[in-house]
Order: sequence, then C-alpha cells, then structure tokens
Amino acid sequence: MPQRNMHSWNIMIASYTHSSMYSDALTVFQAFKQCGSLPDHYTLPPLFKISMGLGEPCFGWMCHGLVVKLGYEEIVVVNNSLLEFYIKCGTMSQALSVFFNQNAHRDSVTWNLMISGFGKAGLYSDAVHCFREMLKHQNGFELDYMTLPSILSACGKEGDLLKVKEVHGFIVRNFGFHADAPIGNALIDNYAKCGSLKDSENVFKTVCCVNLVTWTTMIYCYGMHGKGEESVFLFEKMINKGFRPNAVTLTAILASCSHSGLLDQGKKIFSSTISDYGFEPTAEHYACMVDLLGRCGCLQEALQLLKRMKPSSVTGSMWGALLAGCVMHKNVEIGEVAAHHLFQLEPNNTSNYIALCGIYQSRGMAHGVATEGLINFTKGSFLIPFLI
DNA sequence: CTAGGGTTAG
Repeated sequence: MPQRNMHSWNIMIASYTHSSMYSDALTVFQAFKQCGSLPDHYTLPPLFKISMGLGEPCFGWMCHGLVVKLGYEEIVVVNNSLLEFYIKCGTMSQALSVFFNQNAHRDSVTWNLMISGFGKAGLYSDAVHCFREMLKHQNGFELDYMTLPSILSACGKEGDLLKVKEVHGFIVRNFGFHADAPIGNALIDNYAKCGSLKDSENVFKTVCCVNLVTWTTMIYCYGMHGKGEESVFLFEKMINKGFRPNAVTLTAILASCSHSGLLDQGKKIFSSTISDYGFEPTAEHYACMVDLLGRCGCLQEALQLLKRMKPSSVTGSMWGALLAGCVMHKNVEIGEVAAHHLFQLEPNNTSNYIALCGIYQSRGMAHGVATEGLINFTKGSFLIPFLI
C-alpha cells in the first residue's frame, strides 16, 4: 500500500491473531512501531491474545503498561481484554486489581469474565459471590445469558445441588424454557456432578436445543454414575439421529465403558468409530483404552498396545493407566515396567512410587518396597515404614 | 479493526 493508516495496521494484526498466527501478528506490530505510531484501542486487545498465544506473559505486562500510559483504561473492551489476559495467566490477584481499578468501566462481559475466571481458578464460592454482586449491580445492562453456563459450572463443581437448582429456577424465571444449547448442556452436566442423574435426564429429554455436546455430556454423565449400558445405548441412538461423534465423544464413551467393565463394547466402539469417522485416535484415547483393558485385567494386552506404539509417543497418562490396572490386579511384572517408565517421565510424581510400593505390599514383598523406596522416594519416604 | 459461555482423559 502506498499509504497505510491505523485501520490497515489494525486489520493486519487482528487477522493474524484470529488465525492463531501469533508470531506473524507480532512481526506486524513491531513494523508498525517502527513507523513511530502508537497503538489505539483497536490495536490493544489482540496484543494480549498474542501474548497468551506465544506463552510470553512479559509482552502482555508491557502492553498493560501501554494501556495505562496511553489512557485506555476507561475503554471497557480494552480493560476486559486485559482482565481476560490475567485470568488466562492464572494470576487472579492481578485480575482483581484490574477489576477494582477506579478508572475502569464495567459491563456484562466484565462480570462474565470474573465469574468464569473464579470458576477456572477453582474459587467456586467466589464465583457465586461475584454472581450475586453482579445481580445487585446490574443497573444499566440486561442480565446476560452468557454468564449462566459459568455460574452453573461453579455450583456444580462445588457439588451444591441446591445452588444448581436455584440457578435453574432463575433461568426459567428470566428466560423461560427457551435456553440455548450451552445452558442446557451445563444443566445436564452439573446436575449429574451433584449426584442427581434424574434431573440430568429430565433436562436432556425436555431441552429445546440439542447439539453434539449435549449428547456427549449425557453419555459422559451416565459413565460418571456407572451406567455404561445406558451410555452405549445413547451413543448408538445419537449416531442413528445423524450426529457424527468427535474426539471428545469417543473419550466419554470409552471412559464410561471402562468404569462399567464393558470390555467388548469398548473395544468395538474404539475400532469402529476410528474407521467409520476417519479421525486419528489421540493420546487420550489410547489412555482410555489402556484404562479399559487394565481394569478388566487384560494387562498383557494393554502392555502390547503400548509396545506397538512409537516409544516417544507413549505418554505418562498411558503408563499411569497401566500402572493403576496393575495395582488393581496386583501384577508385579507389568507394574514394574509401567512404573519405571513413569519414573523416567515424571520423576517428581510421588503417587507413582506409592502405586508400585502398593503392589509389592499387596503381594507381601517388603523387600521391593524398601528398595524402590530407598532408590526413588524423595518427598514421601515417611510412608515406607507404614507399607512394610 | 477490539472483549465473554458448554463436553473429555491415570
């Protein structure tokens, strides 16, 4: 272009960012700075996304400085993107100082970010508190349906059935029975997390918006409650309705088969889903298969599955699933193989040492407990006398 | 040209 303005630079930076091409976006930003111009309120939000995408929090901190220096704290979109940046970095203390900044304005996005941020940080009661504060403060903007999945998930992870019911009632009073798919999905998931599978089923049967995530969630909920046969039934029904399972659906159904000991169904679903829908199984799928085989006592078969893979692509969760199966079935030989791979992959994870010692102990092999303990125990050595 | 919600895995 013979002549560039702010608009053209901003389009380039935003477009690279939206395409997840963060280093290209950064290169454009640096070229822009060379021209001697300063970023405006359109330039700044993508910069925080670039910082997160590159895993370079320092760049985001620098951009926070630009926001303050250039006086963009009062622009609500800029401040919200800053808030999201600190939440994604896991630094809630910084997020709080942005939230309580006297110069900043708040809107419904600000509140939604805070509520989902508290939830992601595991601070569920703070999320609930924040939701109640939002209801008090919501003069000026309408209650926003985007908050509801976040608050439901915070209540559900807290395990508080009454709170989930309370929010459900709130949804019906404010939005009627026309909640969108993410809200229905969150209701199904969190009723089950609070132990009320009946309520999950009722929501599943009555919601008006159903998508693939709805089916996946319900399949997973049955698995959570040890109802593998219901999961398999629903999985087949879903396919008959014309939904194509994705990678998450497959982990949900495999985990459910595993928890219910449905070995043959699990194996069949694994191979037929992969061939029918043509996607590559991920590390998680292999971990689920090892878990399934291991729980059912097919430890040799599970070990063979891992041995057929390229050694570098066998992950800790696959060996971990195998080790857990060996603990269950008191298998020393395969347990030692799995444990020694884990000692290489995650030397500071004490639960692996404890698992292997548990196998020795269950077989009355006190010598093995002491040897592994002396060689490998770092933090947990006080456990050895108890095991012996 | 700028910001926010839902499902999974030892």
